[in-house]
Amino acid sequence: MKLVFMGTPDFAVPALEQLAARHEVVAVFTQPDKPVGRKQILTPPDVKVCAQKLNIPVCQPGSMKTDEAQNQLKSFAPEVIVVAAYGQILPKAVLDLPKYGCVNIHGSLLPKYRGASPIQQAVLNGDRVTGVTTMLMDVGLDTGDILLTRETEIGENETAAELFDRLSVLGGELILETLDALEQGAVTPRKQDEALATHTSKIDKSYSPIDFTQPASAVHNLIRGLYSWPMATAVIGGKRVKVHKARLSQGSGKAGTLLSVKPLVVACGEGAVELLEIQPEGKKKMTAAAFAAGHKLQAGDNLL
RNA sequence: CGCGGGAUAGAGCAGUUCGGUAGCUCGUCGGGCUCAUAACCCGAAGGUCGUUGGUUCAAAUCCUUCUCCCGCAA
Repeated sequence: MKLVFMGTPDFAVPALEQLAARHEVVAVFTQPDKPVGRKQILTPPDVKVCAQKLNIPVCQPGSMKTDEAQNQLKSFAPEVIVVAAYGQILPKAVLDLPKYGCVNIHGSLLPKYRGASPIQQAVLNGDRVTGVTTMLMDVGLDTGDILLTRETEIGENETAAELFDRLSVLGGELILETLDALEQGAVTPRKQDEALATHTSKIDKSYSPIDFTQPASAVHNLIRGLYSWPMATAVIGGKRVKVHKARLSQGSGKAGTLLSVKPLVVACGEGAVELLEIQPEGKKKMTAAAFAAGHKLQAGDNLL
């Protein structure tokens, strides 16, 4: 099919690659380059880099609401527009443009986890199963009719970043199936059950501080769900540290107490977690054992 | 010039204020103890103290040049 692809971060890249191999991707729309990092270097989105490698024309309008952007889109005459984590609300004029409409790839089993952070939320909530959904976009936020879904289990220690990678690949596979089915009229769009709908908002650093009075499972889910951004943080030995990796452990005690230093086990409101890899402010990531070797930590210290 | 932390043994850190023999915890290797061990005891190896130049009898430490790493902010 002749299509236009809209997407921005790495999550959308596998879908673009898959589509380019099987369909005619006439243009890629992505967000404008943004300054990033300490040096504020102007950096192109991952999707742009991929599109250029595939020799596909790239458009980076600041907004799809302008006539200019919409006329440009029209000139590509797409039969369908595939949208994956584009980062912009699409106006009705855009949604109505292609013959087959706009198909979105979403990182959850809709109607659960509509919105900005479906993948992280699934991990934060300790869900055992999630998936990807393709749907026909409408003017609402992830409220369009469902086309196809694919489920996957979430590993006990899987991080949001790992799940991201897996779902982006699944999404790439699912969008191919979806386009085939659309073309053959082999799929019937299903309305979402509003009663089951849940919404997720953007994740930010306010989620980061670990509350050790929570049950160990909640602490563990926070650490997994905020990896690799914005990361769960704690204060150990007077220093603020990011917690990269942890796992559930045995034992119990007053919340926030170090039950042991080797391994580094912290008591939670219920149960305990073992911290495996941490990163002090201004330092590189290190194993908990390495951190403990150079700091005077003692069992019984309290982190609260 | 956005703010800030950092570079010392394989890892993590102290030592820099006030210049004077290179230290700690862990790991590694050897030995011992033990039914046994990631436990314990004894011992050993391992560092041109990030780079350049300077001050000095003497620099990890003071002054100077540069490089690299990271946290925050965006």
